[in-house]
Amino acid sequence: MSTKTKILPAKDRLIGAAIELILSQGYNATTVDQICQAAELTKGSFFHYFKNKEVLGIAALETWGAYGKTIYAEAWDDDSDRPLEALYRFIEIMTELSMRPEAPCRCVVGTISQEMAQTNEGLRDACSLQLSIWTEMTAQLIKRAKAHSAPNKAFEPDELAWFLNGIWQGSMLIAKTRQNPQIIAQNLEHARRYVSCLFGSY
Amino acid sequence: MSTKTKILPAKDRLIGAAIELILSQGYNATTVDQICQAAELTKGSFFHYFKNKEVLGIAALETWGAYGKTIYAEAWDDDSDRPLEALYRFIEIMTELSMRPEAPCRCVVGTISQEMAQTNEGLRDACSLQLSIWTEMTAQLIKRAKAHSAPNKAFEPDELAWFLNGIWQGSMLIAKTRQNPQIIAQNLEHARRYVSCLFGSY
Amino acid sequence: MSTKTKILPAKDRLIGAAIELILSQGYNATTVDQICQAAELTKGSFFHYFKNKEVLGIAALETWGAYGKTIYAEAWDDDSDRPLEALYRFIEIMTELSMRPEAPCRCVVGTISQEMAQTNEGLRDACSLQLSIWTEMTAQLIKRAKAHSAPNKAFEPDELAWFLNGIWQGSMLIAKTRQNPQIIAQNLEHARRYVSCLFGSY
Amino acid sequence: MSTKTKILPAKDRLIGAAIELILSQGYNATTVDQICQAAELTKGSFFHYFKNKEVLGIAALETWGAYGKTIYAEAWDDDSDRPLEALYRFIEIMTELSMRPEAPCRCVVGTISQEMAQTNEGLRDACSLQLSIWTEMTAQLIKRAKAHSAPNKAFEPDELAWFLNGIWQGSMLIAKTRQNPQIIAQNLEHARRYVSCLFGSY
DNA sequence: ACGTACGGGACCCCCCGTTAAT
DNA sequence: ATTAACGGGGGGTCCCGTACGT
Repeated sequence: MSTKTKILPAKDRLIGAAIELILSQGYNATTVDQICQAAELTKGSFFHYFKNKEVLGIAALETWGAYGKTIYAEAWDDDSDRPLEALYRFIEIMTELSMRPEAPCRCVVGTISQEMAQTNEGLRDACSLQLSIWTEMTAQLIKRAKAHSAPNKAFEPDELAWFLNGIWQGSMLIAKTRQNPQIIAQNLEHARRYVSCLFGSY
Repeated sequence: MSTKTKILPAKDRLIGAAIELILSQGYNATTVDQICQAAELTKGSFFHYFKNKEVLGIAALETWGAYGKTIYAEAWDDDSDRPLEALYRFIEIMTELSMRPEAPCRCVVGTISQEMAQTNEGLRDACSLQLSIWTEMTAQLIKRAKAHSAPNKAFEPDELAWFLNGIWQGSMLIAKTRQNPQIIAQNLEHARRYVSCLFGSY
Repeated sequence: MSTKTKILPAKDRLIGAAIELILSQGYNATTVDQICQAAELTKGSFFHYFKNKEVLGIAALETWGAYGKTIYAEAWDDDSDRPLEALYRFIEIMTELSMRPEAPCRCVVGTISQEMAQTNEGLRDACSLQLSIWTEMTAQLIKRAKAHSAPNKAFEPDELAWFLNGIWQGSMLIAKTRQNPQIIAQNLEHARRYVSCLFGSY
Repeated sequence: MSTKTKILPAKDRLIGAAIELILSQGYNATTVDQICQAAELTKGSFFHYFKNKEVLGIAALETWGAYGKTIYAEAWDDDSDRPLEALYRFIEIMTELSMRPEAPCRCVVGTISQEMAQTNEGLRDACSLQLSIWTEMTAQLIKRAKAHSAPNKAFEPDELAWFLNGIWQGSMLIAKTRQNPQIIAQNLEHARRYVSCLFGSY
């Protein structure tokens, strides 16, 4: 996500710079000037590509969502005959993300959601969409696992997906505040145990 | 939380107004002028009581924490011989909060955390403290339950408390973004099931 | 004035779009981008035809002047043996213009004059020229009328022409501000009465 | 109008500076920075007194209107038994204004009207109000003259007042464009002759 | 304790104009 | 002839905080 070699087109450089800055400072604290400086462009160019900061934010959310798809692809796109393992792999991927030492585990969607959902309709809708996509992809995975491995207890795939989304976002929020990513892995482990409980292997 | 009858001392009026505004607009979007207007005071008074906006934020976080203590008291302060029931009651209290139609379920700590944790040390520390208190109180409750009702599976009370905190904050974030509080109760129900799973009654 | 069918060459489309936009928004409020959009061209083309916005403004003033010549031709170009009637017809033409319901009675010269005469020499000179041409044409008409119908009172044709120009511009200004074109016809009627007074028929 | 000695309160200094700048540059070309610099204040102060530039513009229009009242007082407030003479005196006052060598004869109302009437409702209404006040005061004067000196011809005082307003505004516009104030006095002389014609003394 | 006047700084947005390419 | 990309420079707005009264 941090390859902003000047070979990339200007628009992508702007989006990339915005994502990095938003992740490390938040949306409001990130100024258009900072983004332009990081992308090695001027404000004039910025407003050539984006009508305003909100539109850039929406583009950043979409790019972030697409980025997520590549990360989760291994689990989400799994079509093997062992979908339950893919589900556990999914949780594992998140855990791995949380333990990278180089980049703290943060989410553009969660960041912009908390800051802007109440005051900016466009950003709220874009955040809502990304959350829904994440959940839908996960729900599909859960559904496949459920169909394949008869679960121990009754549950709705959608609900479980939202539950995972919730613990994921909440954990990142807490980790950011406590400046300690360990809590994320710890919470994800409990989420995994809950999934095991539902599927009967725990 | 919304009794700001002019009988209250000015400082409390300011904090109360700040909490309401932060909950509905976020921290950055809430200006000192707005707070003063809502508290029916002028900026002169504001800076008489608070050195700057950050200090007010910290005060708001403390007031919010104290407010939480009264809400959760029924569960946290339970010293009956049925602590497990108090634990379930704790989750129930949160669920009830999420279903109030008059005030959307939001949290000053979560809001300020997400917006300011990365850029403002004082606010981050204050948020971190409130999160820790919440977790510690909850962990104590879980510990009592664990001691009384031998659980089915091994788990650390602290970890479970952080897990509950995570799902609580994450759910509020998602509810805010999707403008639908129902997700909170739904997630809390899954959290309850996980607790049941650990304690063997599920 | 509003035939901007795409058959017209690009330059004319730009001028036409500019005139319409200036009439409805003023000169400063009309941006180069708006003009390009209205003309269905891009900025590259704009600056191919016009060195800068000022040059376009000057072109618009000239086009507007030429447009005026066609409108007043019936009176200005009259070479009948009843020039006084042509003079009254001239005032009548203006009155008719002011009562068109479809297009409010406005003038590019007056608009640009008031906005730019003090800060832009090129535009001021172009405006000044158009005002002079209008007055000169009108003065010629008055001169013919004076020569033919011996007036009741002494007056200079040039002065009367400027007087008519003044009441014409001032009335359009007032009409625009009050959003009521009726004042124009009303003032023109008084102008007509003044002419009658001078020529002795009133 | 140009006494902006720093003894005046800040708000008045801002309005005074705005009037001078608007008269010499127009409304759009006058920036908040320029106004602040001329008033020896900072932008922070500006927005303490005025919510935005529009509000300052409205205040400037009101101040300008009040200023006009003092100038025309000699005629408008005349309650002698020779109101027709006051009416001629009124035209004379305008003529004198137009011939001051030190300050070109310009009008804040006319300037802002032409620039902003189409795009800014607040300014348009304020301009419209000032035009109406000017006309109403003048109409009252004409009414008194009509009642006292039986006129030669039938006419409505209101209409004549608007006619004078029109020639006054139009003449200032032309004078500004041609950079020659002489046209104003010339046109006012014709207006005087028209009044004479109506009252029968011409 | 509380209010008003004011300062200083920066943020978003926009707009005119150029350049390289087609 | 026409376009997209990009530069550079403000303009209006706003907001936190201070100084100084009362």
